Amino acid sequence: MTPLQLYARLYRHYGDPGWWPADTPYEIMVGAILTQNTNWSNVEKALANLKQQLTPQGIQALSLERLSQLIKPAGFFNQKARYLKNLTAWWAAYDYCWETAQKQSLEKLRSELLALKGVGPETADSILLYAFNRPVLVIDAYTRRLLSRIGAHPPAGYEALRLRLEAALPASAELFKRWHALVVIQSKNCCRRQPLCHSCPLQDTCRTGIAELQA
DNA sequence: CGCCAGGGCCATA
DNA sequence: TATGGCCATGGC
Repeated sequence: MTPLQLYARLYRHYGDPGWWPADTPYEIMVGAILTQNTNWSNVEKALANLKQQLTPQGIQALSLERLSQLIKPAGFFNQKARYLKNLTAWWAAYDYCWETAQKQSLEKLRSELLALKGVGPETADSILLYAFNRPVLVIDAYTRRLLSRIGAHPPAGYEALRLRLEAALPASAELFKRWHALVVIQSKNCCRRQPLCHSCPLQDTCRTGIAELQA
């Protein structure tokens, strides 16, 4: 059982989840901040409140106080309001232009995003993958939990796991998007703490495991 | 009523 | 490097 076979099995069972729900790259960036340790349904409420000003210019025009009021349903609103300002200020350096950002290297974009207060590894990689269509794998708590549960012994540390998994999968942004989405869907739909339940598509992998996360 | 969600920052050792 | 406290709402 390799990571690719795991992906194939999840894909066969759940299909293409069609992430990430958003109309523009900027909305994806905003959603990536708002969803930090927060249920997506709460994020949707916050996004709905922002609807009239869900553009970089619209967000920058809001006071910090007003912005935090609007995103209140997403929780951690005082922090996230500042984070959104930081991210939007960074985006301004690209003139809010997707094509301009596409001229920049993946490594440069990633280091710039990670330098922002409020953008950690998972948020940065979500933005790179879903907003900028770059082939970076998003590692979240679900991924580590799922791999541990099926006996794959994921390495400690975000980067170590990301590089190992990326090396074991075809370097495709579309596949990476589906991988992350499928891991989340699987984790939500299947038993949380038990090894695996009967209807789970990974029901037998407790025994086989993923051989050291190799391709 | 308690638990937790598609994290990240910061202080501490 | 690795914990622990903190941020906060809403659904179940």
